[in-house]
Amino acid sequence: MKISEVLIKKYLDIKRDLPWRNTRDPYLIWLSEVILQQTRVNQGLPYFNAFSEAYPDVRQLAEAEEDEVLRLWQGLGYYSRARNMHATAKQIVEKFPDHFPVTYDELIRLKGIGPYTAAAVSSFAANEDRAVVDGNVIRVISRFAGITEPVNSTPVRREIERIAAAWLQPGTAALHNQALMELGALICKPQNPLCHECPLQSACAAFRDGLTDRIPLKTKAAPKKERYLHYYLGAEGIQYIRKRGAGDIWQGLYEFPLCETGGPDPEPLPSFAGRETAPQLLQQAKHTLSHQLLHIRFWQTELQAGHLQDYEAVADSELDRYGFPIVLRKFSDVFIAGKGLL
DNA sequence: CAAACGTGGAC
DNA sequence: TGTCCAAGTTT
Repeated sequence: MKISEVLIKKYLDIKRDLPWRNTRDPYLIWLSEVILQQTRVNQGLPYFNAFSEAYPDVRQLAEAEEDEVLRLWQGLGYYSRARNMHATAKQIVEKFPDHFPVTYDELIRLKGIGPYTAAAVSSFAANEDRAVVDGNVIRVISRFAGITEPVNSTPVRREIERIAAAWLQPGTAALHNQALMELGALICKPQNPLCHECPLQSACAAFRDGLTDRIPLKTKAAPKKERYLHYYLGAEGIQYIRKRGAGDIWQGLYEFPLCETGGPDPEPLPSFAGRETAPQLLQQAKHTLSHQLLHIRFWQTELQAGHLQDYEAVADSELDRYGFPIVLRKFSDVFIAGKGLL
């Protein structure tokens, strides 16, 4: 039996019943793939349901306001996915008036669609012979082939793509790709893989050599850079709430006026300089992003903080953690929508 | 090509 | 509690 046959047989046995598997509508498949980029099924599922209900087809998504799309996306993270998805919906309606693009070559040109998503949509929706290579596939293949070098290098990456393409039997891509990824998600897991349930066990190099906990190897990330952000809260600061620009973290999100320093000591903001006594430290928090450790300090710019109560009233889990919003994100429809107080 | 992008679950 | 990491893409 070929590898692909073994994978598909196991898949039919263990597959989860997921809404985007009960359709061949390329729009819904694309929607699910964008939502699931770097996102677990359990986290993305409610968002898929919300989007497929709010926008049943690509035209309705294209006709929506971007603010409305972003509001539905609140809490999912990687917000550029939502902006790209919306822009791409508009582009598809314009350039493909009577059919959703389903070929790899058409899809790869669109915003927010890279090699993985183009292969996924073209294979799932049209059974095009494209082998998907995502985190699951990298893990399964690197273990199976016993690749002990770091997988995040171009040569190793190409080798994995070569093996993935070799495993694919023509005409089976839709099923085969799902099967391979489902194996990675449910059995060949990152930690504690269930090798005793794996149909590839007898031929797996990592299992044979006891290396499943060391493969795939990834070169470790750079140490986090420390940054100090001082936010000035208070009734007066509300009128200075601004949207963050490009080229740094939290792009497009909203925040209170701040200054960034090289260390724990704050500096007065020009807007407030000389206008009050020394700001009072309200609270400190730490926030980690990919390669940054943010030290965040909240300062009160004046004594009466009545307006802060208004913010707390619409607070979400981030307020629960830090006491104050760092950036105004999912708790604030008014700010995401760019209306209300702005 | 390295770095940036978000959040929540697992250990 | 801290680290890893999850159906990647963009710059």
